Amino acid sequence: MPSETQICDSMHEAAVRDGAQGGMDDVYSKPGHLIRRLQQIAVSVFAQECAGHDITPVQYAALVAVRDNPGLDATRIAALIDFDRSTVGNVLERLEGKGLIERRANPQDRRVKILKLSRRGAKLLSDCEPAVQRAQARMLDPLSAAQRNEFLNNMRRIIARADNVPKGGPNGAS
Amino acid sequence: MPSETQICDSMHEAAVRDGAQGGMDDVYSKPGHLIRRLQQIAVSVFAQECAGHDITPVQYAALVAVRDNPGLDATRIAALIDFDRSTVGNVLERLEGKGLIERRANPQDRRVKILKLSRRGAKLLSDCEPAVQRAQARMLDPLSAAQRNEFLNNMRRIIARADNVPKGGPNGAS
DNA sequence: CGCAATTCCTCCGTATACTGTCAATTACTG
DNA sequence: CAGTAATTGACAGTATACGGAGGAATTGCG
Repeated sequence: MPSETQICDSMHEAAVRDGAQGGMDDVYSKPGHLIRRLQQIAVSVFAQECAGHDITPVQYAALVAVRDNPGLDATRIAALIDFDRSTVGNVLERLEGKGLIERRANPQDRRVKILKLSRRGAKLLSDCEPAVQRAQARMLDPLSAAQRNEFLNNMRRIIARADNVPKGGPNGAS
Repeated sequence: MPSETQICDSMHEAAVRDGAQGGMDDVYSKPGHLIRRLQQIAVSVFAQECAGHDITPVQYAALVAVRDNPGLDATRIAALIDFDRSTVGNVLERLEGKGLIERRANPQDRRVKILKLSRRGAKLLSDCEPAVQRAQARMLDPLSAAQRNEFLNNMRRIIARADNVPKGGPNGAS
């Protein structure tokens, strides 16, 4: 039974204890590695809960953004969900291919393509909402309520800083 | 000046306040979204600090794993850094292409290819170590020492659970 | 020893994810 | 109003990320 979206086997205990004659800084407990693992887990949990709906986390985010802001173009949707335009362009193309959104040219500005949720898109969103809720809850399930709150706040702190300092280091050398 | 790895513009304040007539669950503050943003920031910071070294986070992780465990094969390296075999296979191929590692057949077991760090690989690792340290520090820079510790522990808690419950939900239905 | 199960790598297919570039179009400026 | 700047979507290129198929090689079991 192959199942969907594994997560990897991970054999750290053994490996870290044994080999490791090099830097001995333990790359596996550094923020970068942990964050990557976290994202891995989040995607996996989402895929597990939403299995059968044929939807990915990014596609879901884009779909919600289109639903809540009908009439926007791809560039603005991308800014909303914090993606670059190319990625969002591909995602929207797939969503259109699946008949979940509609793209129409704008008579006022022939550069842009107006986005709108289709009937099927709306149905899919409401269909998989419980699953998404479960997924979001499960991601932080190992934490207590207090830890969960603290954790979310810390993530927001990091993200807020990144929003204000988009480029150079914290030592604002322009 | 185009610069490397932006992060996106993000225009939430305006958008969340204005459109949003739909579910009103605020997808943008859910764990999944925040974790994705965090990973985005981590990758961006790494790229900024390591610019000029022509190395990505994953390539760095693989390189360190090979350095600390010479003689392992791709499958075991993948388990070490928590990636699936296909991805690691591609990464190692690129690393070999850049002359940072060497892949040799194993006479004892002709299925496997033994991995070893090359001279250039070792040099690159020691060259970019300070940059990597800076990157790791900068990721959690917005947090106080206490918050940083709490944050890392919470990430480890989530990851530990995922390691023990690889498949089904927390309600361990095998 | 023969053969099934396993293991390892490779390739394919899909989906992110981002940079850079381009053409078409619109906005701006003198 | 002409020339330029800015914007938008599309595209190319690179690098993750993961599941699954397939072939070569090894192991284990009878």
